[in-house]
Amino acid sequence: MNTADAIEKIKQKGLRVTPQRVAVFQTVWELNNHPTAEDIIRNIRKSHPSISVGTVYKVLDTLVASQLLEKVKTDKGTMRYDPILSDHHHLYCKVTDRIVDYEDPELDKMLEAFFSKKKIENFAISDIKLEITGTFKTKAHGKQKNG
Amino acid sequence: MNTADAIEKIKQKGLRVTPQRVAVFQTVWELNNHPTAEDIIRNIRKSHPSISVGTVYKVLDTLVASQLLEKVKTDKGTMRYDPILSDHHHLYCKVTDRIVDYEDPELDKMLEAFFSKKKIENFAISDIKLEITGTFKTKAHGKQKNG
DNA sequence: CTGCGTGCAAATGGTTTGCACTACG
DNA sequence: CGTAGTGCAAACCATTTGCACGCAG
Repeated sequence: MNTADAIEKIKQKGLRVTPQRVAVFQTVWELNNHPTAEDIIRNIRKSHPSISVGTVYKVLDTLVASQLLEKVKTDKGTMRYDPILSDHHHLYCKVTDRIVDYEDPELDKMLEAFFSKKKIENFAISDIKLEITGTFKTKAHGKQKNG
Repeated sequence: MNTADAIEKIKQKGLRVTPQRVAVFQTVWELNNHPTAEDIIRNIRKSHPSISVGTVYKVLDTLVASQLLEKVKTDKGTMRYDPILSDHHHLYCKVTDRIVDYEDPELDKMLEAFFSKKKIENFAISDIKLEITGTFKTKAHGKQKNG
């Protein structure tokens, strides 16, 4: 995502546009591996050496609250961040700890159909996310397409 | 779960049976709301006033490693613990932060059928968990049955 | 007996907070 | 200009760790 687009997206949400917000937002897009706050800080400092840890956390909270990013929870108890594209699920790799987005409209449609027929007692569903654990079959040559 | 059963389960896993392990295991069963470590410590001290924080965490790790309990991650970054019964999914209440188990063999069967037909490229699935977010419809009188 | 498990307290590490300063709008 | 955002460093808090002692097997 280029700078102009990042600015536009932030502005659309009614947020003040600051260099830090733009940088954090772009960095999460660049690091397409669901980075931790630490990953983000390390990378962002290449272009913004003086950005502070506290600011990054505050910016991340702001962007999450404005639905420009989402938090992904991990087994390790550290949060990771994900640019919001559209509804998607997550593939968790047991071996490499990689988290990969998984979009599947057909799956979503099936789930929706299932739960509109079969209600959960006393519970109103607002969202369903699949957490698919497993392992990537690494090919000899090159990286994952999904990664 | 009574003490004899708890001892038996722990023994079955080849673990040393200690009063602390038995107490932690029973406490997680009693607190059927997916307690945090803090919840567990607070409650366990009613019967074992001198158990230490470090021990509780170590025991929880041990029991998780032996598959007597499982860790449930939360948005807040704190872990919660769940006695392992069988495969189940989780209902997350947006309003009360309650986490409730959801078992549904029919759903599991449907998912299995779906993913045996439609493979995910380069990924071998070992487990699928649904994270169903929403709100409980509280009845005027009394608590949730599921709670 | 012998080593694994426990208690304690200090350390860790990710995240948060308070405050003076800066700059977006 | 005024207020929301930033930088900094200290504080926080769940969890981990190291070590001496105790108890399960």
